[in-house]
Amino acid sequence: MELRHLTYLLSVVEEGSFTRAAEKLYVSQPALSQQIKQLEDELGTPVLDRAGRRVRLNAAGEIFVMHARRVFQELDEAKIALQELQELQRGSLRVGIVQTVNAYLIPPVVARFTEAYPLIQLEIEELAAGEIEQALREGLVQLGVSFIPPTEEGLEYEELFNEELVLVIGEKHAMANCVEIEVSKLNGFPLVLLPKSYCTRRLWEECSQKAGIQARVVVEMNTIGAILSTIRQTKAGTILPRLALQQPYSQGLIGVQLCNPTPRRTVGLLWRRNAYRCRASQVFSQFLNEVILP
Amino acid sequence: MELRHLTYLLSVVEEGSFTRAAEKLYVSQPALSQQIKQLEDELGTPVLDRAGRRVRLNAAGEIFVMHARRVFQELDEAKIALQELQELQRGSLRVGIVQTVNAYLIPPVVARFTEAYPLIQLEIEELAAGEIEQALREGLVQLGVSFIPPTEEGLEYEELFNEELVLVIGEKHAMANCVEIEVSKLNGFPLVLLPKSYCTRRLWEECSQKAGIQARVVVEMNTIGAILSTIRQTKAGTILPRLALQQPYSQGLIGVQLCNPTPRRTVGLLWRRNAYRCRASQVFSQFLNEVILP
DNA sequence: TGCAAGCTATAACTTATAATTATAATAATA
DNA sequence: TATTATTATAATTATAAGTTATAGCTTGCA
Repeated sequence: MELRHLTYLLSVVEEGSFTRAAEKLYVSQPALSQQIKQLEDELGTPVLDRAGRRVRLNAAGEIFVMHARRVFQELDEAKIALQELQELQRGSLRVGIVQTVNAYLIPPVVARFTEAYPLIQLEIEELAAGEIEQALREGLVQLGVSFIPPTEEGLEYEELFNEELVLVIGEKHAMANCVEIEVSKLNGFPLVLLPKSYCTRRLWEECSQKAGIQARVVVEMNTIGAILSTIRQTKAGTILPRLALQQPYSQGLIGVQLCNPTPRRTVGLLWRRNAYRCRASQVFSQFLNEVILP
Repeated sequence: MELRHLTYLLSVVEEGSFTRAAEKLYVSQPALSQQIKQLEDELGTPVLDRAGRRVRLNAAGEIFVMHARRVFQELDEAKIALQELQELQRGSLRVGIVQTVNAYLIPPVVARFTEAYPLIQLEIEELAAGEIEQALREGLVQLGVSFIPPTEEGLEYEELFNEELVLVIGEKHAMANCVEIEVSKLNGFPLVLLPKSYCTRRLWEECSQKAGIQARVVVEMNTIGAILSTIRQTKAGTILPRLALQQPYSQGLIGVQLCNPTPRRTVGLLWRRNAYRCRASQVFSQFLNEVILP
């Protein structure tokens, strides 16, 4: 049985005639007769009474047609639902984002998105870069905002922006007036840093190694807010992307540019290779780009 | 879109692989790929994420598959309903029956039928012969029990039995001892008869005309019970099929055979030509035959 | 009652399309 | 990096839907 059989039957019922139904369906009358016969053979019972001038449903036909109509109703509903999904009237989007970006770039994007598409279930997960890549591969998130290039295989990405890491210290710190400072000068400097599982931390490690120094890590903390609060109350500093200073917690703190080398990182969008990028994720990406490049 | 597309999609989803789904469907893998592609083209969106080793539904796919499953559920229900109809577990049967037959032959048939198939909605309508033929043509009843051959066109029939009309009189009537009586002897005989719209009455009119006599119709009554009660209390007689005397009302009455000519009538089953004779009507016919020919 | 018109079914044939085979392209695994 | 597993594509074959011609019934009208 195929939908064609149901379509044809409904048309015959509606027209009360094979000939007229065939005209409406733009097929020949014998084609229609054959298909109806096939249907009746498969159902094991006639569904139409061919009473000369008028063709009408018999008892079995009445029952079958009722269900056939529901079949098409169901398919119509499916098409409407897909349409709505296309128009972002439903569906969900899960995005994995690294802490530093999440803290100061994502709120305005989320605000715009939820206002524009209130019916989309948006889920933002703050994850470490490695967790994001893992979540993408497992399909736990559809989109990642993390550092590029990714370390794992099977992911595609697109650059969002490139930023430098700066030394963050209290504005009354002895070094607060420096325009820039060489990394090599930070040997033994007390730092409050993110754990080594964080990309930002690893970038710093790489950078300090290049400069041939060893900073003194007084404490590791895993949230930026906590680190900044600590810096504000001690002589220690921290290494963070400059944009972290846009946070509300950053009052009373300043960033000093590092050089020789200047640690930099590139943030981008990530997704699983070959995964269908749903409209919701496309729109989210677009909003993010608009916030970055005003 | 055809049901084939839905079947294939559901199979791919279930197996999580084109290759395995194709094996289960007994088609080649490329055939499957092509059909899924057709479906996606028609829906205007991909429904599957081909992520290398594993194939899975995307958001649009989840929605569509839900509806596709309901489509097959609907068709399953349709098949079950038709099955039940075939097995007389549901459905209805409307039968039009002439008074004389209804009065003494139908009750046992109805009893057997309703006991055997309690879920069938059986409707017995007592109608005049002409009304039965009309109701058959209009599809108001599926089966008729009436006199054959029918007067209207477009009806088919099958003989049930042939019976003679007799003169019914009280057992203490002067003529009660006659074995038979010639119609010509009934000139001026007082009779209580059915109205002229009834076939039995018309048969008698034809018969008396042939014999060249004119009976005296003292009163017309349209129910057999009333006629018999009247006969029991008067010197009048009536003309009815012999089987009418099997009724409970017939105590104290006897039937005298008529001859020259002997009025006879044939009772049969009637249905609309080319109409599908549903199982319920076939079973009803069978029961009726069994009651007549024990 | 017979004839003409209208409608559906059947048969033979044609066309469209689904399925197959062969093979390329791609991703996962060793 | 080679190999295996998996899906996509291209060309061909097979199937089945469609078409044309026509027969067989009904029905309506002369």
